[in-house]
Amino acid sequence: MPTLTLHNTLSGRKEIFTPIDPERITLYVCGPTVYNYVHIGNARPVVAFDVLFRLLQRLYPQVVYARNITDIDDKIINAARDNGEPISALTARFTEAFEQDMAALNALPPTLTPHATEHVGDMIGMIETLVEKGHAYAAEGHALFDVQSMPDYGRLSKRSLDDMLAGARVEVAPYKKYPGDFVLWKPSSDDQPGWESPWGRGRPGWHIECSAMIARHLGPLIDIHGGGQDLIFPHHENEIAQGCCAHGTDYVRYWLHNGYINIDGEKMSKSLGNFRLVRELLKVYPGEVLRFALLSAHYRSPLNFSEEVLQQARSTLDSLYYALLGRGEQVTPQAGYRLAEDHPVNLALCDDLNTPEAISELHRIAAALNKADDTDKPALKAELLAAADLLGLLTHEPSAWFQQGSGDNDLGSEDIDALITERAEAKKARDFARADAIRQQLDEAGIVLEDTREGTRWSRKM
RNA sequence: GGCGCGGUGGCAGAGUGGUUAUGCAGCGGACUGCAACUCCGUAUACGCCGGUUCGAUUCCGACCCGCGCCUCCA
Repeated sequence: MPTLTLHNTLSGRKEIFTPIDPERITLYVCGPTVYNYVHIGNARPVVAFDVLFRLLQRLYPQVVYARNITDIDDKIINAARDNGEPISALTARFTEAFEQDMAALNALPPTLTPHATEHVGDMIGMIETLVEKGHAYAAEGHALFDVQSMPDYGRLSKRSLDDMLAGARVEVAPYKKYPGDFVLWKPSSDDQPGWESPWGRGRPGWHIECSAMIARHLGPLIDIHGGGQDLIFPHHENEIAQGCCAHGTDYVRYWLHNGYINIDGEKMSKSLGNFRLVRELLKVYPGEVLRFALLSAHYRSPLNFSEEVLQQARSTLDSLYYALLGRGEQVTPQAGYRLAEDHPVNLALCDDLNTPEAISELHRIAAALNKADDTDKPALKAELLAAADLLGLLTHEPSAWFQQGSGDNDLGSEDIDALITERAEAKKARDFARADAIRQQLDEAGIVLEDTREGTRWSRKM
């Protein structure tokens, strides 16, 4: 088995991945708060860790991958109130939209999708444990985590308590013993959703759900936890505090964090308002183009998102699909082909998910396929498909890829076929002026013709 | 202020103590009735200044610039 190395935020370097139990790998990734459509920045961890999920499934017999849905949160409460709709209707709608969008990006569904509202009892139990062990306290209807009770609080984000308080945004509240303490449970007013608890009617703080759901579904200590860099502090730092202090163990072995999507060099975020919704992008670009763009940079690097990047992704995918399409000959991929363990694509991904390196290997295979004798093509085609599958790419039929429509008023394929037939007759009669006029007519309708030795085929321009 | 990340050719983006990926776009050629695809060839790089070294884009140090986090955030 090739050695898998992963960059661990805890150490700040790449480490060899050693599972807790090689028979059962546990992976958790922070999912969305469902009060809105997700933007392409939200999609980056989903796609990056989808590649990790695929890779782990290749390397180990069982992988349990959980990605939560945060369906109770103040932003949700506010959005539902603004819309005048029940919270459950809002969260159901955006949960479904999220799942549709991620499916369009060819992200596999996780093994488990726990919802926060279905685990409030687990959260209350965990908070009670923390209170019993002296790591949390009740105050004015709140339950708060006592960060001073944990000696190495700040280990993940590499900052001391003093450093944190130097920042001006710490919420100083009278009920806190210490300004850095964070909320585990907070009181709800009558018009806010709430659950009965030992601290009165209320709702959970932001961080406790992940810790509680991990403990419930994956265990007290898991292999890998992923998410965006902006979750390192406070979210993941506080998860560690909760998990370690409640269970008296380590919480996560490997912390993985993806870089940001930038717009004009600036972080894309809901608060900055410079985001691009996946849903809107999908109206213009196939999901695979978005996925390819996301995988074209290493997951920890910033990725500047632009029209140009998407056009390049489209062009590059086209060339890979051209290799599969061939030049008119029919090639059936070799049956039963399996990517070798030491295949370059496998090795690239095992090196901390080096997707750009893996993609460059796809090009190498595609070039070999283009140049190969007919006897060698089935194996190379199977190799290209298998390698791309590890990245979740090249999943369409090549002809369908080139013919996918982008608008409603496009020419139908019957009209196109009729014109192609007419052009073929014109060519046969050596009436090239007429043939070129038809090519021109179709070109203006966004249809590109290509003559192959097996006949003329067409594709739609984007 | 504290902590962290990064600056690679027109663009995107890996990587490496020497032979200097890959793609997109460009240029030249082959192929084609014309094209497209493909193939062959080709130009353009490692922020700045020092140091270590036979040799530095890579290691070390300083500097400049950009970005992020410091309790909303993927």
